[in-house]
Amino acid sequence: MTLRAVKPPHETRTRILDAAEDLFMQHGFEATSMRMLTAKAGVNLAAVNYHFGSKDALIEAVFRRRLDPMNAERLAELDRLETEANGKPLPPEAIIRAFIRTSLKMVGDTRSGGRTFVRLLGRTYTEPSKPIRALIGQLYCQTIERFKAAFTRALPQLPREELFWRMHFMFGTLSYTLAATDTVQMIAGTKPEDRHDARALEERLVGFLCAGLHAPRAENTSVKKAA
Amino acid sequence: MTLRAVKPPHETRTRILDAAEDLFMQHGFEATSMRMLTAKAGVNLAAVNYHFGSKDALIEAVFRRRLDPMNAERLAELDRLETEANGKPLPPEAIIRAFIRTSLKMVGDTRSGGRTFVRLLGRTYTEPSKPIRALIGQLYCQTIERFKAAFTRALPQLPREELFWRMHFMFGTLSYTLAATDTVQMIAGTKPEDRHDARALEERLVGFLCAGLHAPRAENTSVKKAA
DNA sequence: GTCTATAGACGGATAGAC
DNA sequence: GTCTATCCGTCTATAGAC
Repeated sequence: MTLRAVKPPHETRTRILDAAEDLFMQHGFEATSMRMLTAKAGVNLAAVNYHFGSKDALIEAVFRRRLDPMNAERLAELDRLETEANGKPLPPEAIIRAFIRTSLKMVGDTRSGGRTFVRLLGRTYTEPSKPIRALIGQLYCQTIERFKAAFTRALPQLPREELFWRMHFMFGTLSYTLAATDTVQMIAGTKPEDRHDARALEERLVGFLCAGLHAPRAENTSVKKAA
Repeated sequence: MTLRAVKPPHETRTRILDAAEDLFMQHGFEATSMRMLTAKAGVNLAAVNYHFGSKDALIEAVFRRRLDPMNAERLAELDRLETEANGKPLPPEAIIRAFIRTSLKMVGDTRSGGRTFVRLLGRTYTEPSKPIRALIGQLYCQTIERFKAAFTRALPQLPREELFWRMHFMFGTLSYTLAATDTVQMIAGTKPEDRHDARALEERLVGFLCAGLHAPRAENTSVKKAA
């Protein structure tokens, strides 16, 4: 599949990255062998090691190719909003949208594999492999810090600890929504085209996340009775 | 580790299940070999095949051992609440608590491995392997249907489609919260003991989820301008 | 029920011709 | 930069002694 009649020269790296993205998403990292991968890409078995050095290095390249631009876009959007706001804190909803829109735009991108990647990404947040989680953490930490700062200024009355938990919940909702495939159908029996409608999904998500972020605080968070 | 001086007879199965739970959580299914597993359990390499038949059958046994009682407890709690309510719809918050409390109780159970299992479970919702996702879906579908029905009666004014999406978001938040380990620290820098405090976590989660479930509906969910 | 030994397939990586 | 051939390790599963 996705085999071309004549392989475009100098695009071997790209072909490998595309095949890897797809197979990693379908089967996971461990279960995807170099033989599967190079066969799908239509390149030689030795090509991965020649171009990337190792399977692990290939995994890193797969994530960097998409994540670096995605995070750059998110940060640029946040900068733009803050410049516009002229020093005033941003509305939380705008911050949420700045973060999730980049992911959701890719959900609709079935052509160049963005949709595939974003599903892969969603599930990789909870990868068992420590090095892979570490890689993801490293690729994200700058962006997370900027959004943490933006939320902190937007919601100064919310205790920082509670805010961080709510950010955690929001990432969870997003990543699960991106990753889940069967479960959506299991719960919702939703028409497939609905899942691909980035615009509708954004409104559903923003509604849910904004409400969660603004949830009233319980008086006694940790203890219900007793001192 | 977890080696006993004298192996209790007839507990080989249990020892294997415990070791499997732990290693599957740490490394994933593919990356956990029978050799690792039997070494950790302190049993012979051939014991897994003798007692369970195959690695896949062992995976299924690991989930069944915990999930079947967990779901039974959830359904019993829902039954209890509905009997008490005497035909009236339940408050959504009570339904949410009935579902998540079973998971959260196990977060605090570091002794008998409940905490380990629940982390494994959280990440397995987005497993790449199709058979494993299918297994999880099968083990859950009854319970999901019952909770769907309870929510539908509790929120008759909410369009079913929107309700299903919000249930999906809620499962995502829960499963991610159970699964995530590093990310929590990355975002929150939270003290570890906080994560283990099931009571505090329940209040945080319930606040977030209830608010999300009750989010106001946007007038135009799918289209913002134009017809 | 438990063990050793091994079959038989497949994994990532590389050497060296072209 | 691409290919074939191959090394060598690990995998699951099983046969057969105890």
